[in-house]
Amino acid sequence: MHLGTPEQQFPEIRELDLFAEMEDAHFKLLMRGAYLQTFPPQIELISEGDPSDFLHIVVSGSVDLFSTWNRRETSMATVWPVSTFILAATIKNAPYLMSARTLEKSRIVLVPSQDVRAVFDIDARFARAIVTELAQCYRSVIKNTKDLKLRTSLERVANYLLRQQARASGEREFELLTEKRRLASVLGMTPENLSRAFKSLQSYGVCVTGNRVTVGDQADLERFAKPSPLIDDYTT
Amino acid sequence: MHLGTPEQQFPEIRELDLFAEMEDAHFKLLMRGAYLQTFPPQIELISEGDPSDFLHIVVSGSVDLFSTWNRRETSMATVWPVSTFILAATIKNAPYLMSARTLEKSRIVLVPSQDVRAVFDIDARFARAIVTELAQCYRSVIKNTKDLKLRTSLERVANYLLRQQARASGEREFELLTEKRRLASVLGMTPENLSRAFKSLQSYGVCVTGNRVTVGDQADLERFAKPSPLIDDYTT
DNA sequence: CGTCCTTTTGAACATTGTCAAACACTGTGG
DNA sequence: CCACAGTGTTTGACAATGTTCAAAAGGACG
Repeated sequence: MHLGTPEQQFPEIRELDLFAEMEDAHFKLLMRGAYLQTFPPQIELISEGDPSDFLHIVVSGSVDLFSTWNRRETSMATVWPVSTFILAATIKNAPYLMSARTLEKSRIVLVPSQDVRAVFDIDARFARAIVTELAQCYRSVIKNTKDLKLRTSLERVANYLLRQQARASGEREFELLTEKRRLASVLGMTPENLSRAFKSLQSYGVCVTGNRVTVGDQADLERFAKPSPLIDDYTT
Repeated sequence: MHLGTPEQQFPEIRELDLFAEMEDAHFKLLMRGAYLQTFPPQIELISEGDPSDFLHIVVSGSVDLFSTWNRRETSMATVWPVSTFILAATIKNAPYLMSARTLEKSRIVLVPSQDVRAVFDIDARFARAIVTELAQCYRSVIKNTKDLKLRTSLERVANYLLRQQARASGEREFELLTEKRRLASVLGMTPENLSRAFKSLQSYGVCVTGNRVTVGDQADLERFAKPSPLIDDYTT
């Protein structure tokens, strides 16, 4: 079915922070039961509530993590290559709290959860890496909660644009890489409200047409958005 | 200043999930640099943005974790004995994302962060425990985010009451152990709105007078609240 | 060109927040 | 014991924010 092990096909997995420092033998052990699969867009990879059988690693494409309750749905996060998701459920051997679906054609490595737990116990460096990764995830969610609870939707949009701009090396002009409907959900608002928010931000020099965003006066936008490293910096 | 080491005074620390399985020598190492302090109510123990010098363990009393931005403030969580807080910042050696203040007179053990990191690297069981704890924290925050994004404030209040009722062994009548003003903040709403929410829930048989809550018809309340283990169960 | 889907727009509506005032509770000091 | 201050809670009127619904406009694609 597949040519060689995932590690042979995707050396970048080995380079992932999570695996970079671990011993070769242990990495091989992890990859022995792992397999790589290619999925078309809009495929639901996992459903919340399911038992966590595999740690997932996005090698290419992108994945939407979302949750539902009472006929409502919300996007929780987007996973880009190369990174993992549902690590916490794997560690705790508990049901997934979020569902995941491919946003585009994506290649994903699946590592049996029990292998992850087993290698964790025998490889201190892997253990260290897992803790660092988990702490990172935890802090990201905390920042997201602060964003949601302390800011209005307009402020969230403004700060989102500044973060995206930073990601685009600070360029005045850049692209939204997320469908607006989904972006609205990520930011905790409706598509209609997001559309109006973009329009409101015109008074701070922001221009959004299609996926193109232009930040006319960054200082002006920042005066309104008041970005904070303790909310908006996703690197620490 | 203090009689004996913290572990002698508070054997329950040793019993904490985080420390229970680790080797004696390593536990002693951790406690060597640790110290126990008693704080009066309303003392700010740490401020967001500060470097994370100590892992904190609440031995008695309770602690409010909160965040501020642009003159606004929100309560993120409450820490009850015996548990730790700001573990993620300690692990990552990164600035605190939340501030902490005592809600009442509280005794707190402070363990130097570098000791936690050092012992992590030499004690696999401690490492395992830290990962489990972190994964637990992560999942709790995810559940909280789902609560915030998928439910209205009235639904959040209803589910909060059901969780508190479960905590009180399912009794029809129980006490709120949180000041309403702070509870409102935890639930992401204003005190006024919380007050009105309690009134609205009367139509589902809920009666709140002072700190006393009576759930007249649990099934009825559940029909409205639609509690879900993937949001409301804080044990998995 | 037509179809499907997303985005935008407008108007009505619902929810939530703000502000000011009244009320209730607690503890203090006369 | 009471008066009183201080704090937290509740209430009502109002404003701001966000959602819903319907419809129009724009894009992507066969």
